[in-house]
Amino acid sequence: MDWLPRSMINASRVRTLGIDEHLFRKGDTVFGIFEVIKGRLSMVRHTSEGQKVVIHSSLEGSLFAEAALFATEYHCDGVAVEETEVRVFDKDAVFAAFRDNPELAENFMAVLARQVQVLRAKLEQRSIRSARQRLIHHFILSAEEDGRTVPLKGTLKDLAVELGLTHEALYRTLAKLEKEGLVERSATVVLLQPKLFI
Amino acid sequence: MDWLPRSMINASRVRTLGIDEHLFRKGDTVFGIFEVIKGRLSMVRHTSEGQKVVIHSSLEGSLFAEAALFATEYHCDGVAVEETEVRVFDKDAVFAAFRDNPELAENFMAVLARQVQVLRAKLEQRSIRSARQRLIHHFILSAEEDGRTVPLKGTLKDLAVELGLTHEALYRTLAKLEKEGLVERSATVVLLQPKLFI
DNA sequence: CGGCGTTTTGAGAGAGCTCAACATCGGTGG
DNA sequence: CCACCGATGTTGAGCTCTCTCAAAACGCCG
Repeated sequence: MDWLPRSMINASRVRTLGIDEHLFRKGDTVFGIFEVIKGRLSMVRHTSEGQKVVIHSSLEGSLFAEAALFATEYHCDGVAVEETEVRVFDKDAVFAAFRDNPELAENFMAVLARQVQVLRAKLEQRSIRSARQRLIHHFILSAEEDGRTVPLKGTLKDLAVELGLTHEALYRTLAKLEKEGLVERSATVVLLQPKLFI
Repeated sequence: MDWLPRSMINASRVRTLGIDEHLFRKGDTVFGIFEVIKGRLSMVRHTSEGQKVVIHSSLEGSLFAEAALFATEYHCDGVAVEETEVRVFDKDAVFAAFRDNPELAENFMAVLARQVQVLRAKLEQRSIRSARQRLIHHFILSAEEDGRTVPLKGTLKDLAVELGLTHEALYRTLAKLEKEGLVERSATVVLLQPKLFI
């Protein structure tokens, strides 16, 4: 959210939610959009019988319910899955800022466009069924400029989640690639070997 | 693209691409963004050894490379996978239009925000591994107001593709749900039965 | 009728998931 | 300093589920 002007951040407020606490409910008039600072929020719809269907589950640092800007009512529930902190941006204030400051509007567009890009890439990734191919795909796309070094941020478990694999599957696949000499590993980096690209 | 003013559409041009023909290449200066009218485009990156990695594959009717609006260079190749028709919107013209017409900018934001919403929902759906649960999830979310009727648009094969399943898996799963009395089917509609929601 | 695409069902194999045990490492407190 | 603990990392075995390949029924249209 580094693209936001100070003024907008100052005009926002932070709210803390306990587990299962609602940020908004279906049918509520849209009052704002959110940034998840800490914790996790879900968008949930309820069936007539009260069963929950999760539409979306947020990550820390992401925008939440930004599409609500262009609606009058929320059309699902926003619920905290864990203890969560959200920054609340007032809808009218956001729009006013956009009109005042076209550059801000462009920044927001850029953020959304980037999101779309990332999400589409992720979806493409998930369409690869084989753990091996999915991992290779990920490695190649997240390699640095040299095209061979992939920095490991966070734990392998986290990576497994990001890739939509169980951690066991990831460990095994990675070990196999290593044994076959397709990659080399250190604690912080994966080095892609030429063979991998053939 | 119904939110675009006539003037923008008139200012655009349509281009036809043959299979494997490039719309743009990595490093090219961004000249515009696109709407896929017919056919399919892919965003592709090449490894140092020349292997292709697909980042994204477009659907008909969708925007393509809209994130490029906020970059100076394309950072992957845009290639036609089939015989493809694209509408080309000049980058500068788009920006000029946004500045001239804040409402247009807002419309564009709304389109992007909606995209993000849809993509996130799809990603959530794909995170459900079981064909059965994925199908049920889809049914419940795409039910009409009554919460029980799901219209079937297109063939079941198409639905299978949308859900990321083979058509065989879809047929079988659907048949099973039907046999268990969880849904009823006609040619055009799936009726969700109360049992399904328990 | 004949051909094409969708729908359906069958059998088999492979891949990833689940459950389980164990190693490793870093931190914490006695 | 060591014992303990929790989380990550690792490997094993079995199972389930979906994919793949195959074949056939069905419906539609020329």
